[in-house]
Amino acid sequence: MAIKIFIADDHYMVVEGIRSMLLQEKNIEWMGHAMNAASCMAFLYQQQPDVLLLDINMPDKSGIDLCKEIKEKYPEILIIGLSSFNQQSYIQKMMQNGASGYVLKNASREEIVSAIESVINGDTFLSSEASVTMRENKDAQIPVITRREKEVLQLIAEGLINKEIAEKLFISTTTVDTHRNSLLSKFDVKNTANLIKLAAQYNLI
Amino acid sequence: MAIKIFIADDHYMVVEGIRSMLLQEKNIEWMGHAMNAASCMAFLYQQQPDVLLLDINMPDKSGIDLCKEIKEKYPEILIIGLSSFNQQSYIQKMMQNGASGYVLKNASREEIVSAIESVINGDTFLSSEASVTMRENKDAQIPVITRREKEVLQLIAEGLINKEIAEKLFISTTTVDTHRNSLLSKFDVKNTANLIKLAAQYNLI
DNA sequence: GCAAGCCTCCCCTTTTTCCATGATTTTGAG
DNA sequence: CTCAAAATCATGGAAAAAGGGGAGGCTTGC
Repeated sequence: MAIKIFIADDHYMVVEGIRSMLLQEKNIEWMGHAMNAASCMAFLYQQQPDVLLLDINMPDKSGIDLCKEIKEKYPEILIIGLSSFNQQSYIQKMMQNGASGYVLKNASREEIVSAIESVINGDTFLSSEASVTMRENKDAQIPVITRREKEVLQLIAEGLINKEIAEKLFISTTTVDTHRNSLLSKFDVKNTANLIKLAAQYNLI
Repeated sequence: MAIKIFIADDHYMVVEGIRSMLLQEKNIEWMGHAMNAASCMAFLYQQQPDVLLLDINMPDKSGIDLCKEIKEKYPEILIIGLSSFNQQSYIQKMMQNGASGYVLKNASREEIVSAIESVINGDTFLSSEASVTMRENKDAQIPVITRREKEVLQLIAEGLINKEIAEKLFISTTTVDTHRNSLLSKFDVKNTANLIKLAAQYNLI
């Protein structure tokens, strides 16, 4: 029985590229594609593929969040993350949210096919480059920050000073200071500049 | 006579997607593709396409720099920028370096064909979304910063304080302070946090 | 119940940044 | 060469952040 594939990616040429690459594979059935999160969900409501190739960057929603939602509603669908970025934070989050694989958009035909076959067999597939990234950065985890810390972080990035943040969040400046210190500590950095740089890299702001 | 097309993009599925989309166009001749800047230049040394689709992000060199080089050596080649990002800074730099068009990777088949036809006719083609971005942000230019300011900016982002930066660059701390102030002023921000956030958005760090 | 984690608040000292102003030397493009 | 921009250095004061404490109330899960 053919493996049913669906793809969600807002880049039409990527969709077309993968379709073209998989066309010659006999045991793969192309179900179609969606260009945004909403229409992807709408499709899944009607029918479910075996494997879903899911882009990290969608216009209406991040693929990372979407991955989580889909896995909650349709746990049997195997998801392979798809992105241009060999960025450890994305890969990590994607896997945490239930993805079975991750391939970069510079993948070859063979790599895509392998990825699909691997996840179907219950294995996890990571693009060779992606897995190298994972190994390299395995001790550079994204810090776990709390809701409040994230709010403070974002306001710091906006250029607000402690007093302004305090007024905006209806808390004391000393509290803001506490959150700030714990952010510095969790990110293991010495000052705000370094904090914001890392936060930007992790796509937290 | 058919229009000769060559594409430089490290994402194989994008190459394959475009190839598949252009296959049915009779007046387009597919010359092939390169996956990095070096092999692209090597190909151009042998033969020249009429239109070159050039990715912004290449493993060995930025498409923006490559665009400039190619236009200097082969001014007759028409270049169309290609990227996933609808980011005004990229588009602007690409056009400044001699590109004739810019399309996003979510472009449809029709859009690609239009882009190619437009630049062949001597016109400039911008993806509708890209041109909207250009108009929206025309007054939100990326600040022009000097070599030294950029160095200081990057060291600030690393978390270094003025004294450390001064030692690293063999200048006085007051000089670092001056550069720092001019950065704040050029970016029109109030503090370092905001500066670093913008710098990250503009891909300066 | 109770521990753990989160959010809240306060104090103190030191360090660093922010801002204004002015001036000299170096560099680079025309 | 020449002029403008860039890079260099300085003074000094106000504001903000960093770093170190300590502490109470609040959910949440075991």
